[in-house]
Amino acid sequence: MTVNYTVFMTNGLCRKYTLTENHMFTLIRTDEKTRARRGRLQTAHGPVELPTFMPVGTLGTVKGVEIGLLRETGSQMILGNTYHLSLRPGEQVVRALGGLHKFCGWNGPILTDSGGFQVFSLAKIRKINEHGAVFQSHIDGRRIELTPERAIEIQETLGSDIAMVLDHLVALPNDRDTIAEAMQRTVRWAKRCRDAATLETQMQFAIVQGGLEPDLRCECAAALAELDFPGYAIGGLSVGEPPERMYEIIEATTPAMPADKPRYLMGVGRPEDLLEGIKRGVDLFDCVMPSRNGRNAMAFTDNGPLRLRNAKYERDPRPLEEICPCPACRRSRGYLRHLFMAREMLGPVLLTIHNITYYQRLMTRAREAIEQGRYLEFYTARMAQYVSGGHS
RNA sequence: GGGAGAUUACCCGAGUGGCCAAAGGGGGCAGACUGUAAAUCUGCUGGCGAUGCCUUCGGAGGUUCGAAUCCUCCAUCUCCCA
Repeated sequence: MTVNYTVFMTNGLCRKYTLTENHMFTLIRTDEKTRARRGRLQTAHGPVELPTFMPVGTLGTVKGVEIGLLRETGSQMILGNTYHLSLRPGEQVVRALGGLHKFCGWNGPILTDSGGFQVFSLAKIRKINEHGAVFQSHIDGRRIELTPERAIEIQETLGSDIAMVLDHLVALPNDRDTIAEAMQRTVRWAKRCRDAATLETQMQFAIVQGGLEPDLRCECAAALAELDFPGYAIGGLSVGEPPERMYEIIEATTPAMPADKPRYLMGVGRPEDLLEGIKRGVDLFDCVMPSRNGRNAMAFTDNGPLRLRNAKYERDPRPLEEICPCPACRRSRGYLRHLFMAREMLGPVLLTIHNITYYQRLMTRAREAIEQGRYLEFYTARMAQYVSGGHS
């Protein structure tokens, strides 16, 4: 089903769009001093208020967090992974159990990553060519082929709301020819993904590559824009380059991405990275950081991260944050430290919940700030406190 | 009362003449983690004015160029025989 709708731009102009009902992106407000955007994305499983952060649930679970508790963190949309779920339990098993939403108990929107990042991160056990990538399964060593068409087939079988196209990342820094080649292949693969689509309830996001080369980034964004995807991502960043370089690339890339489509910065990042991204016009983020670092005893707060295994928290009676409503913050830092020192599983669980709650509170405050036209002030105050408050 | 064996750093434990400030594990301390092969990984863990010096292997003394390692005595613990 398709619908016509109108977006009222903050500059007073109107633009009309025709998209399927589940693919609507609405710009609610655009910040005047920065490129921050307050938007809304309609998916087959409900709306997503933007900007937002998506916790990573690679295998159909955000590790350690029961889905009801995950909902209480304020998360709107979560991630799943093509490569991992196709290996185990297999996408047909997921479908037989009612699709990814029913399978994992999350009835909100789900975005699935294409496996493009695994093509990169599992480089030692895969080979890649124009046709696609061939993996040696990290589980049993058997041969797995992942092509653009196969990536979409898996994601459609899983039944996610947003499917990512298969892309080609390269390590950074890298030479320009290698980056350009991977970028061009990413565009060709994006077209193959689009052409392979059969599921109306699923929208595809294309991924902008181009390493740390601003012109290649823009070239890629423009080429993908012609293919008219419902959303666009910036990929291949936060792979070891300094944060400033990443910001520069975001800065250079977002203007080349369609303003009337959601923009997703893949795999990013720390709280300050999210604020930097929003400032430059990014709408969606995902990152393992709140969950993985939470499992590893790091708690994110407005005053910067706390390493809870540190001895200074042994007798600290304070909660991680006074104003945080999460279950971890109903206990003392000393207790949480004890859980980690004793290797109790509740420690990683509670800190994961806290960190995701923190990220979502940050996003909620960012959305409010944009709505009220004071994002720059919010950004400035937050960044200052991350730096100055790092010793609580 | 007699016999055998033990005692090593915060804990357990290897080492039986120089390559030993002493393996390994635990514990502890610190750091890392950015589209999750990660409830993981990496350092450090006697002291110091530190490419070296000082003090340490139950205690005291001895043998030796040199001792955690060999000898003597003492202390403590374990097992066996009365």
